[in-house]
Amino acid sequence: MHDIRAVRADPAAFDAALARRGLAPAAAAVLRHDEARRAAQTALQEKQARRNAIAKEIGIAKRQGADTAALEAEAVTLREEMAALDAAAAAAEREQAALLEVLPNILDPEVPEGSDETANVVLHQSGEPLVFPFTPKQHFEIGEALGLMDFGTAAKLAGARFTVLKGALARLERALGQWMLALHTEAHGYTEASVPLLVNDATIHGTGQLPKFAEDLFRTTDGRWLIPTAEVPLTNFAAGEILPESALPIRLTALTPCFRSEAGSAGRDTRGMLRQHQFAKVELVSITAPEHSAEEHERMTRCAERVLTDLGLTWRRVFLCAGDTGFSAARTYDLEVWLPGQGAWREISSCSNCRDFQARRMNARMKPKDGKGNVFLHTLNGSGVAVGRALIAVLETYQQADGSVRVPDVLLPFMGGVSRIG
RNA sequence: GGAUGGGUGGCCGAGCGGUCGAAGGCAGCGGUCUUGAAAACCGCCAGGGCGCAAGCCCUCGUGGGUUCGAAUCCCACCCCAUCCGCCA
Repeated sequence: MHDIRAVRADPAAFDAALARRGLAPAAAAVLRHDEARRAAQTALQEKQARRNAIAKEIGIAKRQGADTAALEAEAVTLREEMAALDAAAAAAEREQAALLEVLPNILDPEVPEGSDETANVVLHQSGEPLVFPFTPKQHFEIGEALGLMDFGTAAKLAGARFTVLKGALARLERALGQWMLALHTEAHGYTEASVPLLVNDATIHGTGQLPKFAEDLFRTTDGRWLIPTAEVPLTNFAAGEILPESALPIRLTALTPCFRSEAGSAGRDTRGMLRQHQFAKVELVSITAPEHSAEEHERMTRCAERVLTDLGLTWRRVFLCAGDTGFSAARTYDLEVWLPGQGAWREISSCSNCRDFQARRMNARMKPKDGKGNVFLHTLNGSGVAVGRALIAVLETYQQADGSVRVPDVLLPFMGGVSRIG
């Protein structure tokens, strides 16, 4: 959500920011409602002031036994006038909020220009694509050949875009999640959390999925939402709170299933388990003072990169361009992993600094150490990393000529003695 | 699902329909005192909107209603606690 005062102060800058995302100007429409709201509100407040004065006078007059009929008559008239003004102010406010809540965050000035992923900028690459002495297979070929990855059964149980893992592959998925959690809690200072996977309207609105992206989500019959990422519950820990600055930064991590409807992605990545309705992910969330979010963003991204490096994967950091940066983010780094079987770089993590955009939506503030007044917090989220896609990357990277898969060293303590699958 | 009791400022906790945005306490901030700290004492201390300012307005879970006037009365809903039922 945007600060209406910022729009008021510099409408042209606001529209220019929207233009970077390829969006039409909106400041004029927003300000039209803002002005209508303020006009109605000012008029309303004058009536309210008069109403309060009359009520006070009546109170005094009654105590003295004086006649109050004239005052009461004026108050009744006022009440009718106020009702109309109140309705006008409320309507203007609703319309302004409706416009504002579907506008994305203002981008960091450093975000590269561009309308789609072709304009993203590779900042750093770790390792080179592996050269295989054989033709590397894709993950689903490996998994199905091992008899440990079963799309047929998953389709029977639930439909397309689900996967059944068995035996050592199920264990490998679990090991990946466990190991990542251990790394972030023990080496990176994050606090592990176990959170609701079903959340209410306010919570999912707070992080920005509602109202604009409802079609990407699953909704329960009692009106709750399945989380598309643990970012939603974790970030909302701060919702409605006024945190002392001394409590910051708050660093939270959770391993959860994520549920996405994948509406609009029909036909994309239909083979294998790259794009699923349900997948496991270790999420990182940081809640910081405004002046520290930029450095926290770099730190968080390094925490995610550490996962890929320690797994021995080939990866690169990509600075998302204006058109590819998500709704709530001011600045996003994607981590892409090299998939030898597919012969492509694929997103495995996305680390975003949302600044105060989500905090405004969820009214999350902090009380500064020194100064007066409360300020909105900054929120950041990043995958640390997507477990399902990490599994894919491990399978394709560690596959052997005989169809077996070696287990990365860091996972050995979590694999119950299994060092080779197949 | 049924029954009961509750939702008031950062926290705890008062609040006969009218000078209540709200007593008191705790925490916090500033000061006096002290070599320093503690204690004691004094003062300040909710959030938001409009305004250059003075100031005005809104907010006592949310939304309606009654009233000249609602934290206080009525209705609905939400949430929390406890007990019962059911259940992993």
